[in-house]
Amino acid sequence: MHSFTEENYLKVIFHLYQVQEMPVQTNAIAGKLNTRAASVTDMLKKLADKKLINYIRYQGVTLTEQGKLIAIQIIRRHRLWEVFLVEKLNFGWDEVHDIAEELEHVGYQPLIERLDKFLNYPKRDPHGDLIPDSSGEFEIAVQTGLLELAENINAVIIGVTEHSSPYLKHLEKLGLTIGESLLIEGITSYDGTLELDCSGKKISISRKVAQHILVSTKNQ
Amino acid sequence: MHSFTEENYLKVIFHLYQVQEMPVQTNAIAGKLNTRAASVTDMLKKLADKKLINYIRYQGVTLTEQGKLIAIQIIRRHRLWEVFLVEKLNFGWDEVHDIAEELEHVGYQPLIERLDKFLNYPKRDPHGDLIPDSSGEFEIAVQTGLLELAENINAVIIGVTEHSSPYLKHLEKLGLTIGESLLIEGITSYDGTLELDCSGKKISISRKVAQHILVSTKNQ
DNA sequence: AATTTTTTTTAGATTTATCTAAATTTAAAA
DNA sequence: TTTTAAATTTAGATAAATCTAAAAAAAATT
Repeated sequence: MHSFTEENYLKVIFHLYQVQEMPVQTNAIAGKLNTRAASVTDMLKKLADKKLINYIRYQGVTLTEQGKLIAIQIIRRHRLWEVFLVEKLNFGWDEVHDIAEELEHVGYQPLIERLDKFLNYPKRDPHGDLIPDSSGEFEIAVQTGLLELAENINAVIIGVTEHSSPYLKHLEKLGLTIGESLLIEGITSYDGTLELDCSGKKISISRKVAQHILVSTKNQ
Repeated sequence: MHSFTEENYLKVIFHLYQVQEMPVQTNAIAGKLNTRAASVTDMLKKLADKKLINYIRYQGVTLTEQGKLIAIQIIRRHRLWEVFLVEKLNFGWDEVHDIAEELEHVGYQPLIERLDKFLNYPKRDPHGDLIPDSSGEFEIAVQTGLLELAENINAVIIGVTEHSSPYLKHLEKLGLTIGESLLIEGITSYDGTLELDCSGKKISISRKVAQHILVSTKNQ
């Protein structure tokens, strides 16, 4: 089908586009893939030949419909495997990213469909990310960044946008895991530190930590 | 660690050595890997440099202790994933080989140990092959080829040595699956066809089919 | 608008795993 | 034991993905 490497490029382009909503730049891709801009250019030409991306020299890239579909399938696989690793094999949410990064490239459609069924069609992965369905559709997420949440409004943590192990371990130590209820009691004017009430416990977190927490003010 | 390709070479060398108990020949490896003898020679040099095989030009190869350990780990992964696919995801025993062939290369030790635990430390895979433990030890198998079984001796099917989907589907249609009891009632002198009694049902099978069935006369 | 900086691309090499075709070695047959 | 056949290896090429260094284009700054 498509090589391991091609799949990774598509996935990264998808993620970067999600964040920026602008054509994705060569350097950004190189950064994410720990490779050099020159290597990225080579691969972009190849992906463009295969009509998986829209590529104009010096103008950055976007995914074609076909490219987007492939990227979403890989994201689906990644997230389903993460659910498996946490729920069935009892890994911590900070341990599963790298393993899923490998498992996501095992490409055999029925495997993923059966895994999905086995896991009882989960809606989100252990970090709160939405799992697209088999046709590539995402549910619409009603979510807010914690930094955008107004003071004294009840909310529930539904996800994180940073998956590194140190970050996730830190959150866990603070008791800030998915499903927890919280409320911003105040924001320190000097450095913006957030004073939270998390299920009765008082916690202070820096803006850097808060930046990657997603909350919902509905469905509590 | 080791490349996908290197792992496949080691695995194939292990399997071929099991059958022949003699240094494995270049052509045999090429045949199993659908590649050319020249390519195999190239890779053998590389594996020899890494001290994973004992290689003397024109004399075939054997695995070193280190090479054997790696091969067995891959076989362990393969067989555990097969158990997962059949028992948890409800695939048929004829469907799992190729999927496991990919999953076996996801190399992260704790993943396999936890999978093993999740599956409740299975002893054999869905084809009856023994699963080595985490230190690479195989249980001693008390098994006989069906063609070596004497007439009128009760036996139980414990494995097959051929994993192709058409073969396994054929066995399934005949009702010859793992755990089934059988007895050779007679052997046709003309072409060696075996007349079996399998749990009361009378079945005739060719020597070609019988050749890949393993039975045990103990533990019934 | 001209200059500097940043970003991206090209040109040319390198590495890994493969191949074909020819040469070599070993094994089998006459 | 010579000859023939089979198996294996070498030599030289190719394709995928990467790299460095230099050139080119775009963006930012003066």
